[in-house]
Amino acid sequence: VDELVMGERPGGAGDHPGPEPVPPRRPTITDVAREARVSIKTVSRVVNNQPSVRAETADRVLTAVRRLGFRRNDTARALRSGRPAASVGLIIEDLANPFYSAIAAAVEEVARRNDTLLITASSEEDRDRERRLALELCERRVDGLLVVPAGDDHGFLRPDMEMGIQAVFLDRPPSRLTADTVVIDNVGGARAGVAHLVAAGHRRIAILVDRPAIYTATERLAGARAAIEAGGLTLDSALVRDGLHDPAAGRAAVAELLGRDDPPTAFFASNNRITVGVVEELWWRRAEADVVGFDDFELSHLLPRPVTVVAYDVAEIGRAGAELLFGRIAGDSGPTQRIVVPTTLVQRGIASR
Amino acid sequence: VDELVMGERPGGAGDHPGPEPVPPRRPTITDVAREARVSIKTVSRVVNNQPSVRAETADRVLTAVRRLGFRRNDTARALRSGRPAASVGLIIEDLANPFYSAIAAAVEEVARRNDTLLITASSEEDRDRERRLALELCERRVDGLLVVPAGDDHGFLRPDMEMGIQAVFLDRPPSRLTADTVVIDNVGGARAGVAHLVAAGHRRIAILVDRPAIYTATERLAGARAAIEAGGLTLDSALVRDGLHDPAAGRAAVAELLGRDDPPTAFFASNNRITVGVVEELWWRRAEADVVGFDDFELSHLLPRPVTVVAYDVAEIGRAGAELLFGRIAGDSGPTQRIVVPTTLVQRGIASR
DNA sequence: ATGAAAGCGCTAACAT
DNA sequence: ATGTTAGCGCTTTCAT
Repeated sequence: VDELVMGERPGGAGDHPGPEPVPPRRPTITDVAREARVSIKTVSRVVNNQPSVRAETADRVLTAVRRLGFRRNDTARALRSGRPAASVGLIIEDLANPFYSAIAAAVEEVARRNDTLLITASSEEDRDRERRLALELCERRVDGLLVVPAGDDHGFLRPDMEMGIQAVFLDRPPSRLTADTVVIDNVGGARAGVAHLVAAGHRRIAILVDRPAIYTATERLAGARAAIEAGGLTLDSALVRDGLHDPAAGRAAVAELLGRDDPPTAFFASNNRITVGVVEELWWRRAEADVVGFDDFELSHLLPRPVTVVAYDVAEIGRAGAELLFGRIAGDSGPTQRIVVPTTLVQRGIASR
Repeated sequence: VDELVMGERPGGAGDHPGPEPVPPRRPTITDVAREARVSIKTVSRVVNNQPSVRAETADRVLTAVRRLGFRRNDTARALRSGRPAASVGLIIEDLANPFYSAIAAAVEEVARRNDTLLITASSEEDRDRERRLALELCERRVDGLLVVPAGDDHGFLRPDMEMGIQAVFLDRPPSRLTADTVVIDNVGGARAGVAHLVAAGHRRIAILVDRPAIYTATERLAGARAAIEAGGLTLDSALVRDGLHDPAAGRAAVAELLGRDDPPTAFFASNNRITVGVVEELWWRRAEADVVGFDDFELSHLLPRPVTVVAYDVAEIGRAGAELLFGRIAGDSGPTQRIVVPTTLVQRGIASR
């Protein structure tokens, strides 16, 4: 008699409208096994496409699977098999920023080729969030972590890395921790950009950079300085502006610099936000000046004036980092790597057509 | 004597350099319990901040946790407790596309507020990939799914939805399935945009749209047609171009239309890629024409000519969708919802300063 | 305040 | 080709 109820579909329809909409329990392989009158192991075999099952039996199982709406529970599978379902975590500052989303897309592409799911999390430049997210991802037993550092101490990751969680850092090196890193050639790119201005005969070149706490800002400033000194000039600190974090700050800096007695004849903007501000202000004033900006960006070719940009393959940062990571996950235990993505100078702006 | 080895740190340093770099086994609560000389339950209590543990005992446990580098295994936790670690999946076409990354960022923001991790996956507009990804995410027992549909049959999700997995569709409605959806006001936005051109006195308005298979393209074409007819005009099918999927296609269409005997005096571009192509071609030819484009985009205010765009809050799509999803996850069983994000007309382009 | 035992859903190791 | 048993690491239930 007990047999009669055993085919009961968990949370199935056809019940009386109970007072509580019972959260439908997902069927397990045990349910399927009972329904198909086989052992759970056989169900496991069928569900995992293992060969040694007679077609007829497999059919019965598959039918039961469909009838019950069975879906293998990856959590249990991961627990038992020891290898957690493949996944890697990516911690960036802000997914809405095209720079980061390009990296994320590249990482995701590599992850997919490795049959791995990507968990994306934004740190919002908050070191505590970064830390919490990283640790949470470790608890979820991701196979690896890709992180664009926001904080200035990544030592907290050391225990997990010793336990086998791989981590690769993107765009900026980690602090107080040794790990694989992929960076852009910030110094070389800035140097080439400013050298371009020097070669064009400029003597008074304004250098506009972001907050000094930002790794790339400092590197790019160093590159700019190197180019100026290589050109036999000296860096006039009155022409250096830092702490510029958005287009408005870039605009203000340009306005202020052009108001000086001896204004600069060229501008080096150390990132695309500043570049946009510079272009806006110069256009507004119909002012003459050569502009070089670090970072290329969407529609830069439609800017209303010529601009030279220090371009590089953003996706390559994510791609190279992900390849590195999957290499490590696969067991590569070679020495720590540091990959430098090269830059090139490109002419942009609509007058350059 | 056996006691002496029990504190052994799994894979710990200080061993002889073994031939095989033994993959360091992560310590479990059992290891911690042994180390701290308590039961595993006590460790569990401490690790989960449950009150009823004497401070002194808790200290011992915490010390062991640190010494061993213990990190709670979320997989096992999820399995036993029945509630999988909170996570939702987002399936979009391409993370590198600013439209989708804006949605992703908004979703992630809401997810974070709900202490939920976001798994992002790109379908690449491939319906098979979309299906595989969705099912894989179901196996991972995500709490819910947000999907920007690529395929034209989402019936495959029905069993999982009956089993309690929530799904919300973004930007386009699902096919062969009833579920919450968030869309833009495509018809209304296109109508308003074209009405703007009609009101400006244009009689010959070119309508440039994407592939007809794309939901938004069809909707926007319908809106454009409605505006033209509302203006007492008739839609000249010779001025309608479809199948335009990138800027180059937009440029070609403009070139061709301007070469006609009776060229259009205004263009309605049904998405931002087409708008960019239109602007490029018009600039190139220094041609006069009014332009209205659906979708606003980064730096549109710097375009070298005036352009009116049909703007909307992209992030709102993700935000509203995610809120809907978390509402469902929390148990909201109200009727299926359809949220329509409104559009507005905005003047862009640098001449409009 | 602490612990012992059971078991989540699945797969591994070994039968048969 | 199919089944049985054990157990992954944790939380739950119920004792103590």
